[in-house]
Amino acid sequence: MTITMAELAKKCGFSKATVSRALADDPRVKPETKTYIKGMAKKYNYEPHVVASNLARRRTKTIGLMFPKAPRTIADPFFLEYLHGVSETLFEHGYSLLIPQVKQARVTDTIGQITTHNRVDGIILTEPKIEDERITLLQEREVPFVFLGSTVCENVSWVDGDNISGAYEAVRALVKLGHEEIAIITGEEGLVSTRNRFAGYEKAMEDFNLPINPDWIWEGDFTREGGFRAVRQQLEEHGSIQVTAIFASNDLMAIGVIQALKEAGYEIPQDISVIGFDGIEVGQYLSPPLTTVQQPIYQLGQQVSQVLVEQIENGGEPVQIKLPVQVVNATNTIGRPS
Amino acid sequence: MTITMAELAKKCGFSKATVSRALADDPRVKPETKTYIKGMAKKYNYEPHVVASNLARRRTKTIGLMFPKAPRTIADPFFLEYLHGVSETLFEHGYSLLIPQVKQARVTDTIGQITTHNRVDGIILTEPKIEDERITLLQEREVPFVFLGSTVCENVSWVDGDNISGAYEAVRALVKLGHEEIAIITGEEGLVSTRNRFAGYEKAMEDFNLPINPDWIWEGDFTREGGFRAVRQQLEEHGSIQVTAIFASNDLMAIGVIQALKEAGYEIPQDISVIGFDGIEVGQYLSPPLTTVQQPIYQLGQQVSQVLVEQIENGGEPVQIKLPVQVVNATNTIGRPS
DNA sequence: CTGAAAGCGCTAACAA
DNA sequence: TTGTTAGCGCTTTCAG
Repeated sequence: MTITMAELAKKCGFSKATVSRALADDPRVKPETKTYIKGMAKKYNYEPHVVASNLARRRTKTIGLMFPKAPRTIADPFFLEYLHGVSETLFEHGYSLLIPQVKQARVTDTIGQITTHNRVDGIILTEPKIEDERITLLQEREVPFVFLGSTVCENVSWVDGDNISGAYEAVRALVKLGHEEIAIITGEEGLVSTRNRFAGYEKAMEDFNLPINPDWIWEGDFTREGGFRAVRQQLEEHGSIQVTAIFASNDLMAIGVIQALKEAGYEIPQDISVIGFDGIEVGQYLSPPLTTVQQPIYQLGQQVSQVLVEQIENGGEPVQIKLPVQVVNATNTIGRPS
Repeated sequence: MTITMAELAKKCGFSKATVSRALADDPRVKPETKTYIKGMAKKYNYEPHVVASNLARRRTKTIGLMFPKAPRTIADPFFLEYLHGVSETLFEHGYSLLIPQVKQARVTDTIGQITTHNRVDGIILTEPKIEDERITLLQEREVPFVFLGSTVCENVSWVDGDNISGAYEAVRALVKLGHEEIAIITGEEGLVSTRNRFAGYEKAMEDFNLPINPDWIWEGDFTREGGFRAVRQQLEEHGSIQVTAIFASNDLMAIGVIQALKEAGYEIPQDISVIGFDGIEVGQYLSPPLTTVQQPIYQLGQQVSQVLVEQIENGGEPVQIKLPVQVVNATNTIGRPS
């Protein structure tokens, strides 16, 4: 149907080589012949065969995209917006996506599956752990990779929202309203983001001269159920909530928190203030809309892809990019302490 | 690094052809040599080179995945869950995904971009329109494709939730509670799903001997804002809501509806009942959780992928699959009319 | 500036 | 049951 380069070359009266160069804008071809060839290509509806080209150039033009393990991914709208940033950017650069199963037993297996068979040119990962075995694995295999989320390890590329100062600002917003007893619900254990958001909270409390009561550190896991459970547990243990404000390490948990609080008869923000982290669209669906730390989610997806493509195509040193975040809807689910 | 088939063949003392067959489990190779070759392959860590294989077999092993145009996609959590069904199934079959930009000017352009360059083996589309120009376009290009959503056109493959009876059941649930004045907020104009959900509504009203007041048909577009706007408009026109129940053609609109109603001082479901369609996870985040018609979203993604893979690999007649749906949370955002 | 030729790594007729 | 021989369609030395 669609003609091949060899045929086009014949029609042009040039060799395959010249046609190939002309189409690739190689400076070595004479401008006239270049325009001529391009004209002919258009005329005959020539379409390069990507797979053949990829074989010749020893590349796949596909990227492996890893998500957090189920059921996290599938429930967190964060990843829809993120995916769009990623897929659109990669599409612009001609890359496809290989998305492995999220219900994999061990992550390292998945990485094996993906890097093996020469299936991808690079990998985008999420949620670096404090000790992340994936890093050495990937470095050994010499596959370019970038993390969504900052790593502890140096010389690794990553793109991240500013977790520390985001959490700091969240606490500051609460303090400005007069809160002094502020609980944090932590994220999934072992993740760098969990640690950083906690660090921001801790730093802010310290800066504002508010001692942290160990009872205010509630364990969560970034799921809505986790947020819900944390509140229920407090209620069971103490019969009531012992703080005037809660900083949830992500929006999904904040949503769970609010549900649990409402069920227990608390009014938000009259009785208790709640602030989240992420800025997922869904937060706006609540009444009132969730006060949160807005991350540039779509842009995170764009940047992380951009960095990886750059890394694949031009190599170079690892890059770290931290994007700014900010508190939004500052007067919705947070208010003056009662 | 990783050895090639030619090298493996040499080590085995067989030809490339035999090795290729053995690895592909071709019945023509003697069982012993097959196990021998497989053993050697494992021993030498042989990894097939997918791109080369694809070139030889004239295929790409990638699928184009089309989403509704922005900002629909990016905001509707439906598509996250759906994507998971799709990507996991395709991964199992060894396919990658090409996801074009959703902010494309014209859909047909996107299809052009995708099918062109021999980049995909098939395409998954969403939301067939009543008159869908993509169908003829794809048929001309002879690219296998499957729709998420039933088409009007025969001999096209699709997978869909049962929209008509889903809408029917939604209305029935309301009628059972005693409602007689039931408004519908329609979906995006021109879509088959919009029409079918309306048809289910109409049919149910008729079956239950409830005349439909034209004033009860509110135009929507499947976005939350659309649902919100529809309610606001009613309030502006009539000063109050003229019905006792509202069937929103999807959950996102139902969420918008509830927001607008709450803002206007209505209590759900005491003053007005609201039921949605889709069963997105987010609906459960509301208090009370949204009453809705649950679609098997993840399975829709699985099935549509399965059908496409089948079509690509074995050809055959177009297939139509309709999955059952059901009303869930039946006593949350709907109740007896006041 | 252009062309010839040798692959990229695998598959598939066609023979044997 | 196995091997030989051509490719798949494009890129890229190496000559000229």
